[in-house]
Amino acid sequence: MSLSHRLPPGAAAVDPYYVYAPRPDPQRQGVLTLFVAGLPDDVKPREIHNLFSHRPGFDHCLLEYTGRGNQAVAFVTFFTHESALSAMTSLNGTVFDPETGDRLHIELAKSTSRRPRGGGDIYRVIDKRANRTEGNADHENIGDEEAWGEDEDGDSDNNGGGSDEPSGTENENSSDKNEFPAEQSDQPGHKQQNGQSPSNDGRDKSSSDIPPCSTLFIANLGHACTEDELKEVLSKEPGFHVLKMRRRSGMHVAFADFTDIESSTAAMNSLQGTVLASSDNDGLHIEYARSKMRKS
DNA sequence: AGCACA
Repeated sequence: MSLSHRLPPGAAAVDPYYVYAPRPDPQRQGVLTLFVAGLPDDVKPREIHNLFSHRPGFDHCLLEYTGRGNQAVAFVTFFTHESALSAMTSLNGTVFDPETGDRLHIELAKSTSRRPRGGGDIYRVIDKRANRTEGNADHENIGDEEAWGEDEDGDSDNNGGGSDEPSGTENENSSDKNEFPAEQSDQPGHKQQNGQSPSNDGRDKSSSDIPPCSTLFIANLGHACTEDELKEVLSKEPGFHVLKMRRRSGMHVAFADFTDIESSTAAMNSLQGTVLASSDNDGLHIEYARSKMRKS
């Protein structure tokens, strides 16, 4: 059907990593926009449009070249929450560029994108790159951060201001293809440790080239991971003090502070790779933080 | 791979 589903020989046809838990994130219910990461830096707006526009319930999309990490993200908006979820579950994990094998990471966005005013431009683009080598830089400043309505307040009247919202096309088949996975164990006791004994007090260079630090950087958290869930696991580690979670380019990361480098090192060694109940991917990825957490 | 808080 779609060329985006064609996988190179030898690649797994179905990637279980991207089967999302059926339990919906209550904070994101009603959001009509998908957040799409894992795009190559030379992605074109047309490619995003081609991939999503024939999905049932598609409304509009926005491509942003972030100034960071040479990567692009997209915000794709649907007419209904259900059609957004349906597109997410069927396209998540798609190999976008067979040459690199990189897969799309799709999740619900923080909030619904604002509908483009006027509806003139088909392809909305924000380009924050310093060196714009691409030819489509002519779309540049079309509203900066406002373009997808990210409010720190998380107010519910984000899109309430748009009185010109056309609602005529709203009920084109939104739930004709509910292909959600049936069940998945999400009991809180489901986490699995990797069996390291805490007697490993010595410094370890398992954290690449970042110098040891009493604060740990924790990544690869599932989209549904909560601060409480992570805190419960960390609390069992000697010397644990404070946890702070943040969201960066759509992914959760966390910082955990310990009394000293010895305890942070031991905690990193024992928790590395831990699979939480909320994981939608491999286990935790833990490194020393680049700087120590500020003393409260 | 993604590293904030002041």
